[in-house]
Amino acid sequence: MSVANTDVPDPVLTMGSDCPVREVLDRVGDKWSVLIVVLLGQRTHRFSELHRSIDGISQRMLTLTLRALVRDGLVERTAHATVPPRVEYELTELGRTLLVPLTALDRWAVEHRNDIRAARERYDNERA
Amino acid sequence: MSVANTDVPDPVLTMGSDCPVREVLDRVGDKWSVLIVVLLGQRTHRFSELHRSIDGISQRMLTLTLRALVRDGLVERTAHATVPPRVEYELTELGRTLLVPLTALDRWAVEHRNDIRAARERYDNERA
DNA sequence: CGGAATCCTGCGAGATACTG
DNA sequence: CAGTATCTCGCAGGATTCCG
Repeated sequence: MSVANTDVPDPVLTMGSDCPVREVLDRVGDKWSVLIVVLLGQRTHRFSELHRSIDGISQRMLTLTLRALVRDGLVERTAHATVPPRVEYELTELGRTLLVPLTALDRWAVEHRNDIRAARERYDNERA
Repeated sequence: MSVANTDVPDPVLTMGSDCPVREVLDRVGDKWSVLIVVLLGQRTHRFSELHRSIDGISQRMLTLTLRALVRDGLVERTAHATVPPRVEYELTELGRTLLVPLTALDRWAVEHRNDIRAARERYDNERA
């Protein structure tokens, strides 16, 4: 996707055919990635721990999401050659830096969730 | 979706069955919302302007995305009763506040996009 | 335990046509 | 111009089964 020329200088965000924000959101904007990053931000987890901790995720999606995070260098996977196998996931340094803007977004969410709820209710009631 | 009790105090983000970050991302993490918010952050746009500016969006998705943003109180819709009709969209105050954490995320994206690209290439090459 | 491989389905979203 | 209304299809993602 790309944004056509609006011939107005961009005050804040970098736009264009390669929009960085969208690039991040394409990676992390899915249903589970943020949740996993946040959990791993607390401590290292093993696969089954994540599976139990994240209510509603399928084994398949956990595997796929983790693999994508590892691929992007946000998460490190360590497989211990024991029996039974033990695989641990932890944030990389890069992953930890992502926690910062994610926290900013979280703060915004906490601060304004009521505004959104209110606006939504207002909207729904108006055309009820 | 919810996160089960991990009995570890959360250092940064608010988790639990109602995870605020995820709540935001569920709204704004889709393919077009951020793009629209950013464009409207620059100036007011009319429907057709957005349609032309956002390369690849269908009329339908533009309508639906705008409606969701309006519903959440992030965007205000003003329909001028002229002929031909003229509908203008602009960020609300709430919408403008969202621009801030979005900018933080953008900065992270710009700063680390190369790290991600590199990690991705490394990963792909390793198992080529 | 931590996956991989398959099968199957819903619904997200594109294309097209019509309207106030 | 700024939308609705259908119809249709792809594929994201769930359920299930098998493997090292």
